[in-house]
Amino acid sequence: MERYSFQKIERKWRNSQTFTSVKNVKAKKKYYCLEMFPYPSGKIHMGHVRNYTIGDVVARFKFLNNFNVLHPMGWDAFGLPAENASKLNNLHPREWTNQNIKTMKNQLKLLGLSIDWSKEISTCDKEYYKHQQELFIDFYNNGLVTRKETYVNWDPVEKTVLANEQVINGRGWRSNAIVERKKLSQWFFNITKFSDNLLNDLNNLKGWPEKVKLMQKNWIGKSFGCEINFQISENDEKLCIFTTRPDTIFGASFIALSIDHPLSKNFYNDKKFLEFKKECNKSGTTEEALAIADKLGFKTNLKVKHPFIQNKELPIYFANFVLMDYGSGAIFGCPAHDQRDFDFAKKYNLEIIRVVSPEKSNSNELKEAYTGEGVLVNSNFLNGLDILSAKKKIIEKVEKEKIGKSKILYRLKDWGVSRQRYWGCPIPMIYLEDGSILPVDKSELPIELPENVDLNAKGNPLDSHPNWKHTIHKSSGKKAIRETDTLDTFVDSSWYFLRFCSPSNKSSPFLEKEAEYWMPVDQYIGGVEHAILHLLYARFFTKGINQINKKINISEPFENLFTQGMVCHESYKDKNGNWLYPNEVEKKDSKTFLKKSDKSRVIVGPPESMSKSKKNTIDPEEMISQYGADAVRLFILSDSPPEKDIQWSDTGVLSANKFLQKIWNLNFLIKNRKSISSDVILEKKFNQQIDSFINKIDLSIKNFRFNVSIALFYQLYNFIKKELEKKISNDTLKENIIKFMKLMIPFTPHLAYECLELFNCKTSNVWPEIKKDTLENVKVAVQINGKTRDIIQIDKDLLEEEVKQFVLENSKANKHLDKRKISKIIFVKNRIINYIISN
RNA sequence: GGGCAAGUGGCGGAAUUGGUAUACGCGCUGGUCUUAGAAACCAGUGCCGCAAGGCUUAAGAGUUCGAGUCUCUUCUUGCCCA
Repeated sequence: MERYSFQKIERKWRNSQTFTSVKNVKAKKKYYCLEMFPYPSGKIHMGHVRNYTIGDVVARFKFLNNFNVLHPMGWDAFGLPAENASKLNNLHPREWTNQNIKTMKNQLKLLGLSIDWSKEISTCDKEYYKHQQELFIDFYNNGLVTRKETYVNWDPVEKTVLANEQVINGRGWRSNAIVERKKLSQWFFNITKFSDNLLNDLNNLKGWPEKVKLMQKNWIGKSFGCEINFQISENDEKLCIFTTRPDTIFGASFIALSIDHPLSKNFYNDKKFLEFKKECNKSGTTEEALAIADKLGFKTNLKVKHPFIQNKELPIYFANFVLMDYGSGAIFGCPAHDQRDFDFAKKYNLEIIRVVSPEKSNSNELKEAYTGEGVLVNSNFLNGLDILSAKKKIIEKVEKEKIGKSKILYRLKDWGVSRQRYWGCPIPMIYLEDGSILPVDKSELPIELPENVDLNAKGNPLDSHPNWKHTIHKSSGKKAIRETDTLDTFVDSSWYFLRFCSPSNKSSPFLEKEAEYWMPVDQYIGGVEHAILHLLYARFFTKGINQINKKINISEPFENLFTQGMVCHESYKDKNGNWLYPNEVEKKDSKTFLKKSDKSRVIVGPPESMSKSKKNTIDPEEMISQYGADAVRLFILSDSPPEKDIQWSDTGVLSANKFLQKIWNLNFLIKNRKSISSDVILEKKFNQQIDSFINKIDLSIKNFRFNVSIALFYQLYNFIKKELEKKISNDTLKENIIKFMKLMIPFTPHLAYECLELFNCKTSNVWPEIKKDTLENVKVAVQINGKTRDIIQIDKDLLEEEVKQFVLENSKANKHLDKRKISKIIFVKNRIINYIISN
């Protein structure tokens, strides 16, 4: 026997053919296994380890089950961090990115993933973004891209647009400057053209978690409502408002307009209005920011006539909580039944009229808006109706009187993709002097990023570049200016799964034949943090591509989706409140931790998602060199079900390492075991047990219950170890440990293949046969009045009478039956026998 | 504020989907070996009890021969949206 030397074994197998899934046997059924590709931030973290290990188990399992597997990897390589790092280190973003890719690729290789690296792609490669520009132009020509003005979060110090998540408490995350709302012309993908389609097709995604589908549904936010035209009292004009609660029309006490509503133009010479508008622009553009912000209003001298109450007029306000890009930018306020309207009415002393009353009616003054179910009151012809019927009736009435119509509205907005950054895909559009805006000629693609650029200059780097933007319109020869914004990096990841089908094809984004064969992705695996945007954009792109005459024959890109949990660790702080890395800390006993350098007490925080800021990170490479890739893989899958958060534990990975040593030893024990005369019956039972294990492990993998698979490995090991002492022949043992090692390939491929080689196994890439459970013995619970009194081991499939006889003769449960009258027996074959007795 | 999950030993978690609750691992306790520690191996480990036995899946009710699993109420935690 020799010591299990993972360094030697893992090095040996790392570069073997077995570790890339290069297969082109198209006779087999295809399987496309894809994990969300990483952003090359520097080094891989435990989250990557978990994500890619899960994917590798799936890919290897399918490969062993005779599928033609596509399991590629690439890099989501554009993005702001590269620019920031570049400023810090005076290193070009490309250099920084390529260095990171190199490092991370080597780290991923250490893990022993079955990735086909010949299909590697990188989104910052011009061979990739060239095709993205082509897709952009195709989308533009098919009406899926538009240019329009919109409000953005503007950082006045950085002179740049900020994403919503870059605005923290109303300030820029880097500059700390107060963020302003600014109107800019931006490029948009018309994702809202597919609102209904994106919503309805969720129903077809049977392999997606319900949670994710629900999040997407809420994000799309389809709501049924109604437009009503109000007559302005002071002139002949009509004012169109949108509401989802037309049933509360009799509770209306004011009209609120967005500050960007067309009517606002009438107030542009009113100093107080302009001041008010300026004030409103100070808060961010998120819905949350608007919800938190104090309700502000500007009262106009205008009123509207209530359509159903004679002589009643409602004052018109401008208000900061009404959004121009939702509905018509105008609402009627019903304070009694909407919290924002309620707050507003309190502040400006407006009427609060209750029109919906819960069943238990109370006439107390409202302390907050009532938004629950109820019956209409104070509402003329709507009185007595429930909310749904009232909605129906009022919409009918409005339509009949031709003062409005029912309308469906979506929360989903078009996808703004313009970014004032350098490190992104240039938008292939040009501006002519006559004001026309045109896509560049496809023959000019790719529009490449300039290499020499000053990233320290304020504002948009491509715009401030001395000559990059100046160009000539190819077909007319006219002077033109390039678009200097680059694309949101979410665009890069919205079609990369298609590129993987034919990653080196130069003529088009993907070859239709290849895409038709490989798509959809059979299993997509990634973090739940991408549940909304990335997945929605990728779905949109798939639908968009179908409209630009590229055949992929699918309407949804990802057949099955799995979202894995995060990797967590305790955090440590020294007595001065400084965060400490786990390797700066030593354990004194189960409750006390000390700082290694000065032996002072360390404050231990609860397990949280690993993050650099809290220094509660564990370096995967260090763990691999200490315990081996197989042990790291085994541990990261063993402690929790993959969809839940997992807590990293050093003792956990150590015990995985020890287990692998035991497996190694077991292989040698069997290989070197003295021959023995065998007992036919024992051997049969042994084989049946192994088959039962194979069954369970196979099922647990199919169900993504990898923690259970590993628990079964431990049980299987314990079982075989005990059986070694019994009269079982070496051939039988060898045959079965080969099956065992095959089962472990998806989890610990290096060790498994090494052991299979040890036994000269020629069929190491064939999954063990799944047999119907052949166990001849079952354990059955004997219950009295539903209480388990004994567990008996009996032959399988015994009938009720036989089990009764057995219990009578052998079971200790008998004493509970003594002298009592059995009124009923409930018998479930191979499970329980339950005696119902009365006194 | 709304929606959705989830609550099982000291800890991570298992339970064939209504039929043996606590598999497997960690930790802990005792033992063998060792100068000692580590490692390895053996035994034990939900709670109460010397034992027979009783109790136990956040709390309470309900359905059922039988509930961790289904229904209702309450509490707690997490996530998403506001």
